Amino acid sequence: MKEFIEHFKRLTQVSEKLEKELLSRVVSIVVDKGEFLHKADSICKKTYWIKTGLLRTYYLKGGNEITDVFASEGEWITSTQSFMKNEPDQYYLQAIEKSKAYALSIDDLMFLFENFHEMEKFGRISMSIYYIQLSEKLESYQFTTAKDKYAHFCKVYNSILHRLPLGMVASYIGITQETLSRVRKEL
Amino acid sequence: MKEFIEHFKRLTQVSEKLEKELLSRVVSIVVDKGEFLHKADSICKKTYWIKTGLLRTYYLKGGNEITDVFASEGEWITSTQSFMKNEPDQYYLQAIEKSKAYALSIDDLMFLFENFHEMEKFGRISMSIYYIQLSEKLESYQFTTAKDKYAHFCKVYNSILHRLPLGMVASYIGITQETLSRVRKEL
DNA sequence: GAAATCCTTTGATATAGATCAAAAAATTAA
DNA sequence: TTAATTTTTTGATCTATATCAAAGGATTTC
Repeated sequence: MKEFIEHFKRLTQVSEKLEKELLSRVVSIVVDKGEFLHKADSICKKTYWIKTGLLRTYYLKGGNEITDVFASEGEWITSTQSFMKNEPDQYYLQAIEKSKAYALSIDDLMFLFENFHEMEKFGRISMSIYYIQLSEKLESYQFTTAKDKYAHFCKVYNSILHRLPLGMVASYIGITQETLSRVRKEL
Repeated sequence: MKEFIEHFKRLTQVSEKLEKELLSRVVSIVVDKGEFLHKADSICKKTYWIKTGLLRTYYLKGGNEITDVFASEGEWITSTQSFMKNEPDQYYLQAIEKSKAYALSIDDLMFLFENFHEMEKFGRISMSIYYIQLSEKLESYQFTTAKDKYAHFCKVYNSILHRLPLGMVASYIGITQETLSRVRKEL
């Protein structure tokens, strides 16, 4: 619980009242490897803060799984489009490893945003950081080789690289597994 | 000025006090076609809300201009990375057409975030929308043909398509001008 | 600990789109 | 309006990476 509150404090002040409200609304969950926290065509009502483990979101294209997001210890993950728009989407949220997390519902999150300016600040700054990260990923895509894309990926995901199957990494950076296998051999 | 405040009201409440603060901090500017509001290797201190006209951001890669963002009437544009991190970046912010805009400095923006919960809410929701749009763009990239990328672009930028030079569109969607020219011929 | 399943590598071939070069069209400037 | 500049199109060629197919490793499961 402590690291959870600490993680908010890195971006904003956390009053005792907010801390109490946060802790009372959050629910501990456990998922086994391969299990799902959300599936396509349904509405994702929760966002998860990972205590231990590793998860990803992906969608299907032409029968292949395209990984969209990886998240590990200390990070948030949800099926973003569904969670934010309150609509079904085409994403799956799956545990890559057995994981423990805190779940927070969209309703509780909205309550906290409405009632705590500090929480709203946390939300704004978090979204800004995610936006910048995504635009850096996009930039690493445009007019670059498979090797460059992989190099950028390694820089960003260095700490969890060895825990990710090659096929998931390949689809995340937009190349085939075969190509990634050959790129790796060269390095 | 009215549309400017209206645009905030679409995402949040705007108290009279916030409205007054906003209007007193904002500065009207005009840029001619081709002129710059920010250049690489400098810090971008302002964000712009466009009254009329059309602007873009781009960066250089191998001597080519890669367009990153287009924005027109009623939209915000800035050199995002520099503005948010308060650091120099590699982007240019340029007018595609003669444009009129309101400029808001990062310091004023931060003042408004700190002092108005409603403004913080506006920031959070705006960033969420930008994030989702960017992830949709990225999705339209992964394992798709030049034709599919262009089709997605046309859907999103339908209203300003005819005002954008082909070369800028091509670099935005990550293909060469020659390829885009051939794709267009087919449609 | 053997069988089954899943993940990664290797090889051969095909292809979408890049690159290079130059002509044609459209804008802008004088 | 003509000249100059910029943008777009067209053609020929090349290449990185996809695709298809199959073998080799590694994990999981019972």
